[in-house]
Amino acid sequence: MTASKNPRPRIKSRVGRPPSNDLINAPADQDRRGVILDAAIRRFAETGFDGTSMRDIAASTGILTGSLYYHFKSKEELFCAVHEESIRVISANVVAAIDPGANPWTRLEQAASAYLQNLADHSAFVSIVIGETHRRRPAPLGERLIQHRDSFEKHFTEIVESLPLVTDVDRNIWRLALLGMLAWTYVWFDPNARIPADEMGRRLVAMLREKTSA
Amino acid sequence: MTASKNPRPRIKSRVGRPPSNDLINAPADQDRRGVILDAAIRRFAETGFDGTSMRDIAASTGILTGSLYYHFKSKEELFCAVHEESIRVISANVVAAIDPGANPWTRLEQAASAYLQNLADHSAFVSIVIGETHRRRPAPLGERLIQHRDSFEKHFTEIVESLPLVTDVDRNIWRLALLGMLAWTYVWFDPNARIPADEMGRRLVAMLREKTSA
Amino acid sequence: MTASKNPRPRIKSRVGRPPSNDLINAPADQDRRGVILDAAIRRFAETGFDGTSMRDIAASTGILTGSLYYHFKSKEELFCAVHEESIRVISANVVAAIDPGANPWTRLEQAASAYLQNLADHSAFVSIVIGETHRRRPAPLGERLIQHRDSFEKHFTEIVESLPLVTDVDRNIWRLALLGMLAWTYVWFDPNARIPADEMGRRLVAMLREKTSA
Amino acid sequence: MTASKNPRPRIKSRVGRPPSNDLINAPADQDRRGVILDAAIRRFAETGFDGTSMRDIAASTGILTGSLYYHFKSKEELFCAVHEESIRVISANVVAAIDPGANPWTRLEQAASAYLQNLADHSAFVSIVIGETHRRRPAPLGERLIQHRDSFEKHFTEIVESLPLVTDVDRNIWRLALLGMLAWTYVWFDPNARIPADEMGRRLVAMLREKTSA
DNA sequence: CATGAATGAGTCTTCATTCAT
DNA sequence: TATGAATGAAGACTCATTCAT
Repeated sequence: MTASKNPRPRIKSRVGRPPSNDLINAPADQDRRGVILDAAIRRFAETGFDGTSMRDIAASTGILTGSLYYHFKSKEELFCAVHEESIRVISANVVAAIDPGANPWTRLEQAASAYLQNLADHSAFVSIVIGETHRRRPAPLGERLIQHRDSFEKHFTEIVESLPLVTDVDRNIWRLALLGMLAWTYVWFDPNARIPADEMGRRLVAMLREKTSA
Repeated sequence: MTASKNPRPRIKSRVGRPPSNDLINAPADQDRRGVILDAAIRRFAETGFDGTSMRDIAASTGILTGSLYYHFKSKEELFCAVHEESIRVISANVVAAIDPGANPWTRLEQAASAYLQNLADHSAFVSIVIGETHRRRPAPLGERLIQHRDSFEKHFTEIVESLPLVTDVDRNIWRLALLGMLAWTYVWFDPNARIPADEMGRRLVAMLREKTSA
Repeated sequence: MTASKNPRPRIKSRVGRPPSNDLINAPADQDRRGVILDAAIRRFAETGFDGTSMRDIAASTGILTGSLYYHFKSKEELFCAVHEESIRVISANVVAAIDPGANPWTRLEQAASAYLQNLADHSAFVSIVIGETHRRRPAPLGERLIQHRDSFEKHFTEIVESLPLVTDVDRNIWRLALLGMLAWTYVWFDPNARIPADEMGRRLVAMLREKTSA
Repeated sequence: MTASKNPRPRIKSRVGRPPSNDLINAPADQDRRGVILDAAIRRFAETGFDGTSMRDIAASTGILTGSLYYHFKSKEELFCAVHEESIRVISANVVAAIDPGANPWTRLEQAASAYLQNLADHSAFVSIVIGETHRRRPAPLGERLIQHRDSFEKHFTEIVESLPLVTDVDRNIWRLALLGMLAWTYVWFDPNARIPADEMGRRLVAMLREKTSA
């Protein structure tokens, strides 16, 4: 049976905020770190790392530029937190969509569908992750971004390992082919158009599963 | 039978000068524009659009910064030319690799292999094209980049149209799936490692053609 | 006979707190001020007044930056205390080395030797004093630093006054010449090399006492 | 015979300016590099390296801050040029004051007098050199400053080598003692007061030459 | 007394671009 | 056409200091 209409709740960002009893702290000010992170995610998603200035980010929070540095010691550090948070949200959504009891193909469809669903629900997170994948950042930052990505791809790796594939298929290449198909949807897929994200996810998985040649 | 060992010559950049009416432009002009374009391609590929300054480019040509503006009226204009040239070279390599007389599957394998071969031979061009695909640039520039990309994808579109696919396959999605797989190789494929570019191209095409599920 | 091997104990910093009426200030106050002063001495000595930030100082004590301002109302005030303490320690070492019963030339040798010995034992204090001597600080701070220095030079003034010098020597100039020789050792003298501090002190005094010309 | 009243012309800074035919170039604008260097010397002398901002320097020239960087690639580079120029002027004045035909003691008096005369004529240069001698700057800059100083002290080294001193005197220490006396005059000597620079120079040399003890 | 957070002016530096010569 | 110089806004980041809690 193929995955049903994504019945599980989708994860939203909590940008590292402690539970915060909203009853008492009405103005919801508090927690400037979270406010900054939120703003930074939006700005980085729109204009990228290089195209976004600390001033931009500060301006869209009301905080002064200098104050950002109390919470994040550099622009790179801030971006790294943004990237990690993006990966965290996307990963959580993917994981939440997987029914651990289902068979591997179903689980893969669920994962792929959830991946695409992020485009609709949290395109900022996807922008940040995909947008920076292709620009090699120098060492200290660059390596941390790669670690984040690995922690995400791991979920797919595990499923692909347990897939019943024909014996001469290289599972690494197979997985990377799928991830490429999925990542590229960022360039062309509109989840609000004719085909919804979950169906598109199943279709893409099906392409690698079945014979498409007549 | 799969495609043979890519026997056709690969295209190198002629740095996209317009046909150049040499009668009028006799004086030592010839090269300047080309020299700048060459340097710009290298720098933009290494450090991206935002990470590259006009000074960087000027410095690696011996030309003074101010002089750049005689040949290109802005940094965006220069980048646009660089992007167009990159697309032109990659397209030409793909086209040159296709045997027009071969059957569609073979032609597709030839195109995919040639695409990947660019990673080995002209990674700068690929860096520029892929690296900027995910960053939405504002209107005047952004739209021109999309046009360039379309002019490249066209070659794949034509082949995919003539492919004998099972009837319920959406050829648009099928093509975009393939292009995604290919584009993503930029992130993981090392053409100098175990598997050469042409074989990898055939393998990726095969994944979409055959049944991989056991 | 020249001064013997500096037998008197050398003074260490008690980080210049006022006598501290412990009856009133009972609570764990005792150390804080001293801890800050210690850290500040080290940092100012290493990186100078301008090169040291209040944050640097706070960081090397575990105290938070804001808390420094309870103990010292400004950076200048803190530096002033550091400078005063440095002068106090150096002065105390010089005074302790002088045998009040000895003749003036011996006393001068003892003082000079002790001065140089500070380079070996407490180079931080010397760094602070010498390093700031040549930078004219604006009025309120600047004048206090000069007062500190005067309180130190006084010890030499007294000895020089009682020296049996040839009648046409200007004792002021003579003293300043000696102090210049001594101060400048900060630039070139290594107390851990061939010649120890006490011998170097005697040699420098001897140069002004005897005829060095053949 | 001791040195006469410093008959040789004193060197002024030409801050690296090419001869510049002042007849044609009336507004004497031209040569912004020289203008910047002049202003920088003044500011650095007054407030030191750390206490002077590039804005300060730009403001006192009418040039915009950014423009400074066309002529000097960093603040350190600018300071280094300032320091080198200061050493150059002082050295030239010292050299110009020395009569190569005179005997060593006379030559030393001439050199010392000229050294002190700089305090009256070009105290900015002296401020820069002396003021930075006591602050250890990190490697790239620091080492260059030391080289500059060495190139100055060399003039004294040569004279001291040829001095007829009693045999057991260490000429290195002797020279450093003299240089210390001279450098320290920056702290106390007022060349416009009772004793003029040339006489003070001879007196200080005399102190190391003759027996001052009764 | 101590803290965490914020402030806002200030730091050096880089940039795309322009323009007289 | 090419150049050298200048521009001025913008970049990331630091700092001494303050203040409510």
